[in-house]
Amino acid sequence: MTTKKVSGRTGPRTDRPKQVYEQLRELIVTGRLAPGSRLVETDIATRFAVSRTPVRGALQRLQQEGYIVDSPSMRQSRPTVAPLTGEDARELFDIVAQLEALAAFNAAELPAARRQVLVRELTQINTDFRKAAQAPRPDHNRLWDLDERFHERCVAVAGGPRLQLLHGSVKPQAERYERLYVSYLAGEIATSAAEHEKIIEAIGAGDTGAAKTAVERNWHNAAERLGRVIERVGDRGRW
Amino acid sequence: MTTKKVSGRTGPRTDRPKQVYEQLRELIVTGRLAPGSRLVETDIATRFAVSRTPVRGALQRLQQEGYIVDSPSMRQSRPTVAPLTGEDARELFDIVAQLEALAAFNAAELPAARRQVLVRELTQINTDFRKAAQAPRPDHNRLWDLDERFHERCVAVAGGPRLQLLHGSVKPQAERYERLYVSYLAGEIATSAAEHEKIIEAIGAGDTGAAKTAVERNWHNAAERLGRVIERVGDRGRW
DNA sequence: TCGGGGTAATTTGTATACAATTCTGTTCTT
DNA sequence: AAGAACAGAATTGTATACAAATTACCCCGA
Repeated sequence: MTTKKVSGRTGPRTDRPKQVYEQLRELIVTGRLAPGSRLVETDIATRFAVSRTPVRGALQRLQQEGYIVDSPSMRQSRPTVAPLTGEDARELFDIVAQLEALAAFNAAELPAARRQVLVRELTQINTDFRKAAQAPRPDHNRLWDLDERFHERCVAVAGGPRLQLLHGSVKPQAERYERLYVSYLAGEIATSAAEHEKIIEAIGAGDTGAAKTAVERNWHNAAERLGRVIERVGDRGRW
Repeated sequence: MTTKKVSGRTGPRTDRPKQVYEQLRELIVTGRLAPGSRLVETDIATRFAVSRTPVRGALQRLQQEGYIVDSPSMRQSRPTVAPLTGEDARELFDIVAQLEALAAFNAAELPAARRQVLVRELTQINTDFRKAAQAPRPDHNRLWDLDERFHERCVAVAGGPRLQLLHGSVKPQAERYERLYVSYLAGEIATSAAEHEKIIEAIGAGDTGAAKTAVERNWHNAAERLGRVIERVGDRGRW
C-alpha cells in the first residue's frame, strides 16, 4: 500500500486531528460507520490523506468521549464503533439530563435582564418547534435541529467553561440515538414542546429548583419514549 | 539533547501512555507541578525515558480532562497546568454533585438485597470517618481517603459504564482543590459525616429523590465551605 | 471433517527525522 | 533610549521506519 506522494510532504498547519475527528464523528453519528465496525488507523490515514499521527489523536479523543470502545466482547480487542443499546441510551440520557439540569439551575440564577433575553430566545425557538411539528409532513431534520438549539442555548448562556466542554462532548452522542429514532418519535413532539414551556417559565420566574426538575423531566421522558421505541425496533450493533 | 540509548530500542509493551498520564496527573494533583507551569513534551519525554509519542498521548488526555489548558492569557499559547480558582472550584463541584447524585438515585433503585450490602459498606466507611475525625491529631490524608471511598462506592455499585468513566475523569480534579484546602476544612468534618448519614438512610429506604438531593446538598455545602476558604486564602495559579 | 500448530500478513506502539511555527534576544534605525 | 526587524533557538506538528503483538491462513494429522 505505497502512496505515490513525495516523501515528507508536510502540509500547512490547519488543525488536522480536529478535522479528522469531526469527519469521523460525523460518520459515526449518522450511522454511515456502523456500530461494531473496526477502525484501522492506516485505512483512515490514507482515506483522509494524512499520516497516522493525526489520526491517532482523533481516535484517542473519540474513544475518550465514548464513540469508540475497545470491543471486549469476543476476540478483537481493537477499537470499534460503540454499539447502540437501550441500556446505554438510558444512561446517556440520564447524564445529559443532569448536565443540562445544572445549566438550567444556573440560568434561573442569572440577573433578571439576561434571563429575559434567554427567555425570549427560547420562546422563539419553541414556537418554531411547534409550528414545524404541525406542518403536514414535518421535516425531521429541522425538528431535531430546533430541539438541539433549545437545549444548547441554556448551556451556552448559563454554563461555565467546564460544563460547556463536558456537555459538548457528551450531548452529541445522544444524537446518535435521536437521529436513528427521530422518525418514530415525531408523534410526541407536542409533549416535548409543552415540557419546554415549563422550562422557560421556570427560568423566567427565577425558580432554580423548578427549572432543574423541568429539564430532568424532559430528558427522562425522552429517555422513556426512546427506550420503548428501541425495545420495539431492537437494538442495533448487537447480533 | 542526544540520549545515550541505542537507537530504536523499543521496550516491552507495558501501557506507557497510561503510566506517563498517571504520573503527570499525580504531580499536578499534589501540586508539585504548580498551576501555570508549562509542559514541554521533550522535557517530559526525557524525564520518563520514553519518546515524545506516548507523552503526546498522555498530554492530550490530560488536556481533554481539564488538568491542562492552552493558556490563552498573554504570550505562551502552549499547554500549561490549569489554574485553581474559586469559580472553577464551584463549577467543578457542581458537576461532580450532579454525577454522584445520579449514581445515588440509581443506587436507591437497586433491589433491596444489593442496597443493603451497599448500605453496610457505606456505614462502615462513615463510622471510620467519624472516628478518624475525633482523633487528637486527625490524619488529613486518611480523612480525605475515607470521604473519597464513600463517594466512590456509590458510583462503582450503581453507575453504568458511562457514568463511571465520566466520574473517573472529573472527580480526581476536585481532588486538586480538596487536597489543597483539606487542612482548613478539618473542622467541618462532623457536618459532612452527618450529611453522609442522610445519604445512607435514603438509599437504604429506597427513596430515590431523597438520595439524590442528599448527595447534591453534601457537595453543594462542600463547595460553599471550600469557596469561603479560597476567598480567604486567595486563588492559586493567578497572579 | 475437524482441530492444532506454525507461519505469513495486518495492525498497533514507539522512536525519530524533519518541517513549520513560535519564542527570545539582539541589533539597527530613528 | 524606544521600537522594529531580524537571526537563532526552542517547541510542536507531521510523516515515516521499525519492532512487537495480534490476527488470519494454511497445511497437516487424527
